[in-house]
Amino acid sequence: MQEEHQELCREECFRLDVVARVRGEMPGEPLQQDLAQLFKVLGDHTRIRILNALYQSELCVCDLTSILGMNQSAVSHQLRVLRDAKIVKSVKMGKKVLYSLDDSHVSGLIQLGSEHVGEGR
Amino acid sequence: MQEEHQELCREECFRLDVVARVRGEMPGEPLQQDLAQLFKVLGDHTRIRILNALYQSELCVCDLTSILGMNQSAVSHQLRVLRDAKIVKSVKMGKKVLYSLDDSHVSGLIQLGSEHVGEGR
DNA sequence: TTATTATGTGAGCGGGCGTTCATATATCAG
DNA sequence: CTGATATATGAACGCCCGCTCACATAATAA
Repeated sequence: MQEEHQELCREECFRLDVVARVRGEMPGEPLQQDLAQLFKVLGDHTRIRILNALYQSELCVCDLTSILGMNQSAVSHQLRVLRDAKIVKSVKMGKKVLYSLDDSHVSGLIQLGSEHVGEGR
Repeated sequence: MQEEHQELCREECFRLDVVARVRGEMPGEPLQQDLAQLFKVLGDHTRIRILNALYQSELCVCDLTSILGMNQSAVSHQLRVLRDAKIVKSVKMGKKVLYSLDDSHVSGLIQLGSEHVGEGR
């Protein structure tokens, strides 16, 4: 893409054929961008606590505010981020809005990630 | 914890018993901190590209520099972040250092995450 | 209607992080 | 030894983002 490739390997890297093959088999840029964005949204302490709470039960904003012990505005802001990323979904129930995990992939990611960090102890 | 709970639900939230149960069944703070940290490390475009490359094959820094088309210092910095987070591991081979995914959890997370973002299209 | 409760949102501040640049370390060749 | 190659790292700049504050919107009650 760019022309400043002086920094690149002096053409005698490890294995040029492997590099070419890997380049060809990499996912497309939009997918990688979306994947990074997904993990970025998951990569916040407050949002992880929200997801772990919703992992147990469907909850309204008020409940979450109480469980997390932080102000409601901050919770709403993070819920918006999670909703935009299709990680949680919401249903209106009168004055309340009930939140829950969007699909099984989300709980799967939390499960798998928890296993990984749980092993390092 | 704090005393400024004026912002909290006026004790007539959705279901106080549910809130109490969820509170009790939430993972401990250190685990949630580590989980958020894991996803935060995964949540960067450059690092996702590195992991997708290593998903295909064990590679040295030089190869990665070539595949990503960016300068070697940036790649090394990100590899350090990934190594510290136990997401990749490295082996010295003479002048080169070969990097690969640390364990099956990592590839599982990439797989599951890719499925999730792939569905939204 | 007005008052109260539940949630959403825009602005702005402050801290964290990814990149670049320069340099350091390490390994091999000669 | 000297020189070249491969990788690591510290400093600094700039940008992104999570929180707080203030206010807006929505829905129910009286």
